[in-house]
Amino acid sequence: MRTPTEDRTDAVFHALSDRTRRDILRRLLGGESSVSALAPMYEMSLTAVQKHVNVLERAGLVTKRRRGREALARGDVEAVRSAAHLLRELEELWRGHVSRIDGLVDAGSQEEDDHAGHRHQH
Amino acid sequence: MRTPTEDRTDAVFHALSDRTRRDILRRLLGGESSVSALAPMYEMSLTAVQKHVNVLERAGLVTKRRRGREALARGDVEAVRSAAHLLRELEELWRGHVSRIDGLVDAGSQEEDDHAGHRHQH
DNA sequence: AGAATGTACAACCAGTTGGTTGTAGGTTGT
DNA sequence: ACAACCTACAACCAACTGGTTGTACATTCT
Repeated sequence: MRTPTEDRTDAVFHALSDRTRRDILRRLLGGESSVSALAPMYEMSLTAVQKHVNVLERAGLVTKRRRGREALARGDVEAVRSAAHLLRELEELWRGHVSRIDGLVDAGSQEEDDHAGHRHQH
Repeated sequence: MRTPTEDRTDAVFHALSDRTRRDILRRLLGGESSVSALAPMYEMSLTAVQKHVNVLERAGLVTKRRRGREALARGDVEAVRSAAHLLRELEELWRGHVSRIDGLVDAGSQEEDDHAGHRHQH
């Protein structure tokens, strides 16, 4: 699959893979805040915090809005929810694994070869 | 916080941020498989697939077991669940945002300062 | 008008990532 | 014994990350 959806997923999980960004996201889910108000809470330059917020924004986890000279950011819960949904889908795949084994018990092992045919995706 | 828990979380989301790894994880949640059986499904070298599996393993999303000459890997649903749980906690933070506004109305703002004391993380 | 504030962006740097090829070692089948 | 198979790991590479400093520009305050 060469889908833009997968690109978005890459970006979301990448954004979540840094603890500073997770912390920023937590605060921005708790309430709107300007980038400069956010910055003093971390042991790094304002520019670094700006970049983190941008990564979160590109992933769609945060939105920015302009008020005068300040850029107000806030977390987007829907984006977090859809990320959680992706993980739930992974969990369901595992359920499939279990029920397939059950299936083999009372349905015979004929479809086992078919299972191996899960080839590729290119 | 300098917790190893956060290190693990970094690793989990990083592992999930690559579509090839997500695909491998899907298959390994669906059923156990050797690395060499996995490799032909992707347009990259066996070594590259090996590395991806290792990343998933270090994140705890996959476990490996040895049978003769082959390394059988399988997805760990519990790890996926705990990742999903982290996202659910983020969602709740947003609920907190809403209920905090409500809370100020009927409960007073005393514990609000304590909550603000979430300073920093070093 | 001038100083202070808040943001944006370019340039740079060390470390990591995702990929490659090559070499080596243990296990299985003939 | 020997070939085939599966894994492991080192070395290398281009691209990207997370951080820095410096410069520039718009907005607000006095």
